Amino acid sequence: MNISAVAAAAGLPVKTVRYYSDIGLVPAPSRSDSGYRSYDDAAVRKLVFVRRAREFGFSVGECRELLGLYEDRHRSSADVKRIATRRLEEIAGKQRELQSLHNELAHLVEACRGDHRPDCPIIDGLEARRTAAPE
Amino acid sequence: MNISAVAAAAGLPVKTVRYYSDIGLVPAPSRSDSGYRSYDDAAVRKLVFVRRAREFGFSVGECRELLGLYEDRHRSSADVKRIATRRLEEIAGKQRELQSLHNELAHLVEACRGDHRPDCPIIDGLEARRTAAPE
DNA sequence: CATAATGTTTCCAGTAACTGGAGGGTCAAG
DNA sequence: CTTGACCCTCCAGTTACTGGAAACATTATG
Repeated sequence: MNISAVAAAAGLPVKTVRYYSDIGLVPAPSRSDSGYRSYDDAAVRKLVFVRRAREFGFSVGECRELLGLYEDRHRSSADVKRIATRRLEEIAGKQRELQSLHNELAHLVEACRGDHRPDCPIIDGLEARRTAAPE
Repeated sequence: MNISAVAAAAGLPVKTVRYYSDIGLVPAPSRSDSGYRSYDDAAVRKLVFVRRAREFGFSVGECRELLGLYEDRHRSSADVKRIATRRLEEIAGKQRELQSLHNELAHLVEACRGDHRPDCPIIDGLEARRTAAPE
């Protein structure tokens, strides 16, 4: 599987796949006789995982850790669970924030229904709900 | 309202607030006699919005556009609606992807319940569902 | 088989969006 | 009137790519 195929499969630019291999985020792929990188399906799965995690603000370092959960069979499962659980909480937080963002924008769309209003009431909406800190 | 107060209120580092003012993402704040930046509540609301949008991968340029939806009262409401609706679709997509990420990690946590298993079945899970491209 | 287009390589430079630090002015408390 | 926290500007460094040049490999076409 050449780099462009794996990039397409993972939904990443070729450059980025090469970069991830270079920095060792995914294992260095084997090389063809002529030096072409050759990836397997496992690499695709890892790259998809990384793409998603990156899209939600996990740093490359954090992605490395998360991938480590897959890789390191020697690590204690309790460790895995602890790390993954912490990340799950973060994701849940992100889901709530994303929902807020969605609501704000949806409110904007609702309120400005295509007719010509003098101003959009979204700012009031923001003010009312604030950041909605659930504490 | 000094910069550290507004930064705390918006959940952003002071440096970042200054940076956003510098690049004109939020309007340049008024200055005290001694040159201190002085922000108002509207700035806080905008910064909170930007923080959230940035956390979900909207670029600064896109944030600028989204904030423009608030600001530009002269823009036609149809325009506002068109742009916001497109963003809403993106957010919905992000929500689905975030859910996948959550499921993958949750699966990992479920499977490795703290006991000592030889390997984690998460990769199989990933293989089964693939990227679930809805097309 | 020649050649052109496309794909791949390395390397190096540039970008986006911060982030840290130096050097220095300001303000409020003691 | 000094001490410490806060603020300023400016500039350099970082993260995570991203674009481009020069050169080799593979594939499609005449």
